[in-house]
Amino acid sequence: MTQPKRRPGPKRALSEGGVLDAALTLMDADGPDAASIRRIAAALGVSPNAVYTYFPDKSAIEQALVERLLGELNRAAYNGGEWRTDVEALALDLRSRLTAHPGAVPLLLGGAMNGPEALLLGERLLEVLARAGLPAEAAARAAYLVMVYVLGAIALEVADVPQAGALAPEPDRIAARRAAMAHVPAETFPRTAAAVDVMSGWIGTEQFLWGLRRVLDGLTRGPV
Amino acid sequence: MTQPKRRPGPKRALSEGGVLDAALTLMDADGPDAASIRRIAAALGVSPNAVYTYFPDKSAIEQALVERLLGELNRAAYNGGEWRTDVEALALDLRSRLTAHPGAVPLLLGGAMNGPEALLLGERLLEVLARAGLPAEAAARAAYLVMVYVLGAIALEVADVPQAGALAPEPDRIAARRAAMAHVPAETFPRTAAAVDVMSGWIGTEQFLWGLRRVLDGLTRGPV
DNA sequence: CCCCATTTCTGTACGCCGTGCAGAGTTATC
DNA sequence: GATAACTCTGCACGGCGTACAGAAATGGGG
Repeated sequence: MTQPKRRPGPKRALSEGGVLDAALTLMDADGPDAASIRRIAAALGVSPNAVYTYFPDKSAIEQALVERLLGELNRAAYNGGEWRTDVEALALDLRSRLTAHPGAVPLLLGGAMNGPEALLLGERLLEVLARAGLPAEAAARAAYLVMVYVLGAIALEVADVPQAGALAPEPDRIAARRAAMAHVPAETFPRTAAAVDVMSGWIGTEQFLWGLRRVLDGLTRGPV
Repeated sequence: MTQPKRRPGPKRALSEGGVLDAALTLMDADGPDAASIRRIAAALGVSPNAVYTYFPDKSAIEQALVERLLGELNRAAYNGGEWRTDVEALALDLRSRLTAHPGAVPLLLGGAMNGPEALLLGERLLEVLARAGLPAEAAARAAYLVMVYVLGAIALEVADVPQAGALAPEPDRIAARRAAMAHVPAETFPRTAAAVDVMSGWIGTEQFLWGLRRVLDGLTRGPV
């Protein structure tokens, strides 16, 4: 029950968590670039440099933000049943948390996957995959592969959000995608044009799960 | 043999391609942020706004840069043999071109995958996968899946380059990764710590290919 | 109880960034 | 040769991250 270890100086007007809250809110509302230090400070009613009391620089804010999102994911329960359904649940959970905050995705892929929560996520994934009966080396490689797929799918899914914060509802996004693809010239891209109808499921939960299941199939049914 | 259609006005001191060359050079030397309009102009010996004669804004430069890289990939020959080796060759080619210019990877994932060269790449991938004997719908989904894997793997691989331009040689990167992972506490992350040795192959060509083959296995050997 | 070291926040300033705008110089066409 | 089109320059604006110096607030040691 250690006290917060008060040291001299005036009471803090902000908190690390409050800064992250403000950053996330701004990002969700006006895109990733809206989470600037100056705007965060303005939203909190302090001068820009007050933020530097809580984080040494902007990259520390980004790192902490990613860690918070991954931490929430890691704290969420997963049932511990069949390993495939556990992997799917974990992947779907990560996906829904990241698509809820599209601005955070570039941070994840930009190298912020090194904190303790990222390690813990990998550990959890390893635990689940261990139950698939894979040899140790294959399990480690498999965890990385699953991570690559999940993050790649989310990144591509989030990539073509105009620049606003939150993603549109899934049916709207599918319709927009289909409309965008409707104009591909069939003479130069015959196969792509022919696939437009099929692609209605792209960038949707269904395609995400389909791909994940193919990956898991490849892990268990492939040679060696 | 249509002339370049000279219109009134002084001779152009630059060219679109020259701007892209300068941007790529700067990016490779000093990281993605070095490719600023002002620095590009300085490298070319013109005033910053001269660049706006050739591209309407910075995002157009980024888009054109991605299109150039994908165009070179699309112009490269692939043998047209067994479909698996063709997919692998295409993936390895894309990977080597992107790791040669790590700064371009965030642009790709940031939504610049909509140009004609990106479409053509998808078309080529569809053509190769058609030879795998997949039904049309599965082939379309599979092309997207392969793209997700390849881009995700490259993104994660490039993510932890400090911030310099070019990637270090592969053995150095593997050693650095291993050194970084050597300090994970075994009591909190037992499986991760135990996997450190195995992970020497991560972020390497071998792991990239291993993952790709598992994906291809999942496409052909999975149920339905 | 009071001083002082410590911490928090403010204000100013610097060097970047992308880019809008006005203008000067160059060139092909009539 | 006049004119219209085009290229490039210079200046300016607002925004960014953040270094630096200083004022106000606070708790602990004498």
